[in-house]
Amino acid sequence: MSETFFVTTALPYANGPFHIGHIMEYIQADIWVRFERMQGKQVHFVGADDAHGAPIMLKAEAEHVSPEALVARVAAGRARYLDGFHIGFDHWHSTHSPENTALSQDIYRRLRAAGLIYARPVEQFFDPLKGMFLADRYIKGECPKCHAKDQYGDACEVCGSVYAPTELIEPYSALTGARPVLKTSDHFFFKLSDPRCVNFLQEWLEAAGHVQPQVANKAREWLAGQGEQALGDWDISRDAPYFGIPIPDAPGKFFYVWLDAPIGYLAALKSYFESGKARARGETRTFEAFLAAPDTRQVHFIGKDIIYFHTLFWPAMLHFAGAPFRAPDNVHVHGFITVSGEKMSKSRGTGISPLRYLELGMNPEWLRYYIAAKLNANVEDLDFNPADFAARVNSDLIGKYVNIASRAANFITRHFGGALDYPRGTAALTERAREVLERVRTSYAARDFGRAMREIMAFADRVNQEFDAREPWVLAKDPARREALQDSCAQALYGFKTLTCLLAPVLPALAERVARELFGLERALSFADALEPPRHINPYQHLMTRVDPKQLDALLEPPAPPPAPAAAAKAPAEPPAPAGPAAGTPISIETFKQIDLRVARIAAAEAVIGADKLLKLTLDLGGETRTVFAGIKSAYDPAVLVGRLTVMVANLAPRKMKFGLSEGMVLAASGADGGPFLLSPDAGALPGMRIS
RNA sequence: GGAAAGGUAGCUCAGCUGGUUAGAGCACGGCACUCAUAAUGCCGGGGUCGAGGGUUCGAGUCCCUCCCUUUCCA
Repeated sequence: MSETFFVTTALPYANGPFHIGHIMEYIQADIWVRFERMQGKQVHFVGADDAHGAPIMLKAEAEHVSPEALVARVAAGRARYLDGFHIGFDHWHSTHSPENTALSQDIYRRLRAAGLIYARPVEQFFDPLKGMFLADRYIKGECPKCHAKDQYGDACEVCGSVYAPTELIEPYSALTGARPVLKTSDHFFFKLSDPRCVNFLQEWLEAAGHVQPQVANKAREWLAGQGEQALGDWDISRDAPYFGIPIPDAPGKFFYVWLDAPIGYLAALKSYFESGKARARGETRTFEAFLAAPDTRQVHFIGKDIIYFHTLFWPAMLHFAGAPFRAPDNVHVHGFITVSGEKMSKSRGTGISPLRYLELGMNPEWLRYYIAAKLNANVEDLDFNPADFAARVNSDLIGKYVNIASRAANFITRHFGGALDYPRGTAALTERAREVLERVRTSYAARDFGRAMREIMAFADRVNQEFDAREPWVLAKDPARREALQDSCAQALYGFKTLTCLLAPVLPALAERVARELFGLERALSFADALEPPRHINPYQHLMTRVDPKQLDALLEPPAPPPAPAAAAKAPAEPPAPAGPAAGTPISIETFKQIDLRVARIAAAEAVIGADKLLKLTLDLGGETRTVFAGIKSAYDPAVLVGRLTVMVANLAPRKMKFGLSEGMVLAASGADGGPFLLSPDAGALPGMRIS
């Protein structure tokens, strides 16, 4: 009867920070999780970094760090985003973990015992210099169709034709430039084409509620494929060197990252249980018992790009691995987010940076609301349109919703000391609130958040209309009509309380403030509160400001080119004449060592109001944060600095300035020919590293 | 090439199994009000519902063809 949910979002690849697409998915899932909790459901919401695979291994190598260190660095940055957008994962884990190793190997052994794993030799390109097999994307060459140069091994970006890497003319390794040689190696396969799998998946897709109808259609199409399109078995192994999980009884073989990535959902859940956090939430069962329980609902939120993995391999793997594993109860697919109609692209620099959004001081709940307003239950893309964003947020949240409290509360505080009364009774009001609540709940449950927001705003319109019709500002001037004044304001505030409950999954921080500051409730709101007329309010405090067009402009400015590599590449080849005076008095190495120079990442930068030359920098020293005022405003736009690495004097005595305490200094060159020019370490340096 | 989703007012989107003059919000114009540092209410202009055929008493809604956009084809 009482369902318990286990909810995940797709695991982000741990080779870089979150982009707006991740954040959209997390906001979607988080809203749904909060909604279920508000109606009393127990929900365990976990996420993890997808840490394995060749791209991470190679990136780490290029940066001269271990893959573990690379992944740890990326993971360390996650919390800022998640906290910043009020995304309330109960636990965040990693696929590079003992739990995931154990679970992946266990599931593999079970599938092997079920007769669904086999090995067969695969001939593949091999980089003789690097000593590793090359995935298609690491092989380049001339397109066999249109003869465009430097095309990837799977498809031509010029003519769009698809081919095998072996068809490329003059192939070369994208890693070393070497000519790859064909080499054979045994690979392990998951037998997806087995009739047991196909039959099971057809049933699973058929059952109501597992996936959206469009997704089921797509998956069925794959399942039913014939000839060229026939369902193939899945190559789940990779040869060393590979950053991944070793395959049992197969030295030198590792699981393909896509095998252990979804198992990471379970690993995160297991770690959550074993850390005691689940128990702290009132979940007393073991991980295995919980997973196998019939009242557990396993729900995955994913993007449409990974339907294949989540509607075919993943349910089949789980089902045939057997108890406690079970195919997911629901895989919910969303579309992509575009920005002003443009597809997001990291390489072209389009899209908006979530971190920048936060650093500009933009309200995370604006974005949560905007995304909620534009999401429905279908697999449709969603467009972030700046003008629409500002209009939507300003008129809905501020003009309609917040304004109700603002216009009604002052009368109550001024004339009635905060006391609310309902001389006309509350039955009709409560009945009306109940109707809206039911409609909104239905929409939330169906994940049609856009519909929910429209229903909520229609209710806000009604509250404003009624308030207007009773003209409390006129009533306030007539002492004989105090009762009518109190009634009209109380009604509006009751409506505001209902609205706050309905919006709480989307605007958790604001709802919490309203509950505590305005209504004096020292607990989280539930939907029952939506039907409970308030009896007293505290003086109204400012709740939300309008979107600042300047912030929006700054958010949409094209990001600065990556500073460190560009600077390195442009370094003049010939030694330039010294730009400054001759070197000064010699000092000893001991004297130099007294200066603690560190690599610092500029986490935030802003102009200092009232100072012509200064920028206020927030520097990340790999765990420690410093505030430094730097005289570089003439040469740098603060927005451009955010994220780049530089060098700071970490042990400079703090100095109190007019604008605050400066805890160090950043290093920059300047001379007769210009400046200042901020220093940058080469790629690979990490915040906090000592410079000597 | 095959397939999916979409193409409804300037913008963002609703329109369930076909049924009266096609809706909302924003933007725009007018009026009212002034409690709301964070406004609202009322009225209004604006759409050949991608194009063309067809089914039907009746189609944005069903069928066919075509055009455009996006995506998927491991």
